[in-house]
Amino acid sequence: MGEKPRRLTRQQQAVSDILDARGDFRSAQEWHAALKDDGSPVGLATVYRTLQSLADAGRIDVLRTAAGESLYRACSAGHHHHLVCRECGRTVEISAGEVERWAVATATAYGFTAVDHTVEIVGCCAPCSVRTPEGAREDA
Amino acid sequence: MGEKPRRLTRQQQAVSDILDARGDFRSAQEWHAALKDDGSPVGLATVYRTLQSLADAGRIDVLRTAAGESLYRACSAGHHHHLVCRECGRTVEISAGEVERWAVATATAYGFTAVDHTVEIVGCCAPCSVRTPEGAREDA
DNA sequence: AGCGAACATGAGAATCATTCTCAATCAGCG
DNA sequence: CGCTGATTGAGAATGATTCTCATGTTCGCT
Repeated sequence: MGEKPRRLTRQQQAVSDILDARGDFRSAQEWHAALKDDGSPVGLATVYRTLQSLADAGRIDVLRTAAGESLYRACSAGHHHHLVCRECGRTVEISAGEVERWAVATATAYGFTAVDHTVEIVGCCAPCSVRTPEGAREDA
Repeated sequence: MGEKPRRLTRQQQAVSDILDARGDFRSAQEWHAALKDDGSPVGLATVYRTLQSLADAGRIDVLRTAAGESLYRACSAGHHHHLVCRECGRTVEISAGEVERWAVATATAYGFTAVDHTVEIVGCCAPCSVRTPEGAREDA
């Protein structure tokens, strides 16, 4: 589950290219549509496969929406987390060595190894906060 | 999307009860099965509805598996995070005011409001680490 | 206690993202 | 240039979750 493709095909390059060209998070389906608009149609199944390979290889970012959809985006490099606006979907990339260290330390304290973590912060970005009529939100 | 039920029914109590009785994370489908075994069958649709209501009310924990399934568990109280074993599914509840503060501070720095966050740490618990033949794992 | 109306339930259909199937096609090697 | 096995893709299959809506219950009111 997650082998890197051995052969370089037009489709794989097309996917990789469009991810690089646009920098935002999109679902597999949306990338598939974008590819078609771009004049380089790629089968949906192939888009999924390629996206998965790239994600496994750590070359792209994956994000999970509340609805259970997976969003993909070109990933410059390194490990980082995201700050996502729940209204407009805008994302800010943040690095957090601090949290990184905390995660590993905590896990280790409980005897866990091969630790991996997920940190996601969602909120309302400034523009959206203004636009939104202060919904009664109950956070922790 | 997430009104608290106004009427108290046998089904809702049954769901709430079994969640309390067993303390582990299970998918809606599994709880549905457990309920049937317990002699208090509740329709699958109702299990989903009730679980959702409880989650919205903050009375139970929700966890997302890599496969996209939602897992639910009784939640004693307060906000906390989880350390999950990727092999056996064992979970350890951890409180992390530290990370909490970091999340809010970071979000605020970018002008975000109504902040919410997700922090999950997955790894191999001690027992499983021993049992597992040291798979070549690449972490951050 | 007895009614009635509104809300809750549940069986099965509907949705929808993602994965699988498998024959046709293509990349790279000799 | 011809092979051979990896890759592709259209559509079917999967599987969790949600929706539909007729029926069953709960609760307020008298």
